[in-house]
Amino acid sequence: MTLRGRRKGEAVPQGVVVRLPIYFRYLTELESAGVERISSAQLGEALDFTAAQIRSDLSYFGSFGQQGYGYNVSELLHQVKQILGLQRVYSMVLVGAGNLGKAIGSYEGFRKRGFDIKAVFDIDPHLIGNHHAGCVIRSLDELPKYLEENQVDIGIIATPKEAGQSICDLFVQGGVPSIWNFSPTHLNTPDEVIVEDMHLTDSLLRLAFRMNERG
Amino acid sequence: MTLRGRRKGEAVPQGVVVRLPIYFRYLTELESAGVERISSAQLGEALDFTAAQIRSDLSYFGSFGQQGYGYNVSELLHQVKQILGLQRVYSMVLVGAGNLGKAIGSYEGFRKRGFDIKAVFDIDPHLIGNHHAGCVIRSLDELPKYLEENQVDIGIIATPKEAGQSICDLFVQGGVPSIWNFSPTHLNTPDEVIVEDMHLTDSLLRLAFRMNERG
DNA sequence: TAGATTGTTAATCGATTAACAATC
DNA sequence: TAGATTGTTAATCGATTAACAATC
Repeated sequence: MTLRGRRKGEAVPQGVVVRLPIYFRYLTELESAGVERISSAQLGEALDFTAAQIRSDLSYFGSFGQQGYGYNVSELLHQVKQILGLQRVYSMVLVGAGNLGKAIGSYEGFRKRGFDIKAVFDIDPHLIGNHHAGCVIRSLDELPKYLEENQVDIGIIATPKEAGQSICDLFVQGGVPSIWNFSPTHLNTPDEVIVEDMHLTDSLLRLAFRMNERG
Repeated sequence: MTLRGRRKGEAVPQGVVVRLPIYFRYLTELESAGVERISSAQLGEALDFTAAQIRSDLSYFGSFGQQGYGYNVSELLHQVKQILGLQRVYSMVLVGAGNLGKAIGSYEGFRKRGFDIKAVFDIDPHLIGNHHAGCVIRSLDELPKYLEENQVDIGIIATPKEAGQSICDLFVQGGVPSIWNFSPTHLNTPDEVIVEDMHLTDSLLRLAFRMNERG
């Protein structure tokens, strides 16, 4: 057992962070399908990574395999869940109940994995009072008070870009440690706040670029 | 003028592809705000990159700045648009008219930038015939015929994971060169097909991991 | 046991950065 | 002109891969 990244206090490389959820997703599929064991070579084949990369990624966190055998799917899935922090539940607050906010709020997959939307806020008076994702939509004015009274792990921003930074500031002032940002703007935050961007248009532009790069 | 990547036929590094849309987005904001010039140092400051990285990224495609001055915002924005391929229009087809499909279809930003949803398909008989994103929702059965008769640049998959690969196969068989995949599964495609994944849950899991990495 | 496959090392590959001549 | 800032090079840094001893 080495725990490279952890023991040495080194940051886990960005590439590893990107691949861990991919491993999690595929291992979940394998377990559902009743597959018991898998080798790094098979995992790599299925997910278009090299076997060495997968073994190297996993070895940042421990030794989960067995020579001559490979990995037990359930055991490895359990470990990856622990690594990702899925043994606990996360409370989330959603700001923005437009089309995208509605889609995020109504996706059952998040709740299933322990990510719970506890409250929904919007600035539009026509939406306030409506029910959504099992929550009443509240006025944005109430957000600061809500953050004072409730512990929130993740703030979700699903607003137009104009509102992104100001909602972000409200979250930061309210002590929310992490922000999941769907608003198409770069957020300025203190270093200790974790921001994960989900920029749909950026993704589409990468696709366009890659189409032109070849053709 | 050097055109490093292009002239040498080298692939543009992944990091550059990720940053180009970020530059585009911020330059668009600057232009709207009436800003005329900007230096690589200022761009870096605003977007949390080093100035050297920004100059290095741009130099893959040409020399767009001026010593002692920096970059003209409008001129650089124009160049970045060209680089990304935004001088043309892209025709898209959307499969999946659930909550996420609806959000994608009703986002005006895509159309504004030349990404046009031409048709929407779903497998649910209750949805077929409804109007959405200015299109009638058609039966999935009609997709192959549609792809025979219409030139489609980008296929969007906004279905549950179970349907992802089969919709992908229909797109590939229909000659669609690029796929924008929101279904939470890894797609197997021939090498020449470009796939851009938009996995919401993966993004949320990265956020969870990073929260645990510190705390 | 023989075969298979891990975890890890060292080598390779690629991306980022610091520095600076060129020059507006 | 003097000051500022580019584009590019060389140095550094980090991530990936190939190879293999360890061992189930």
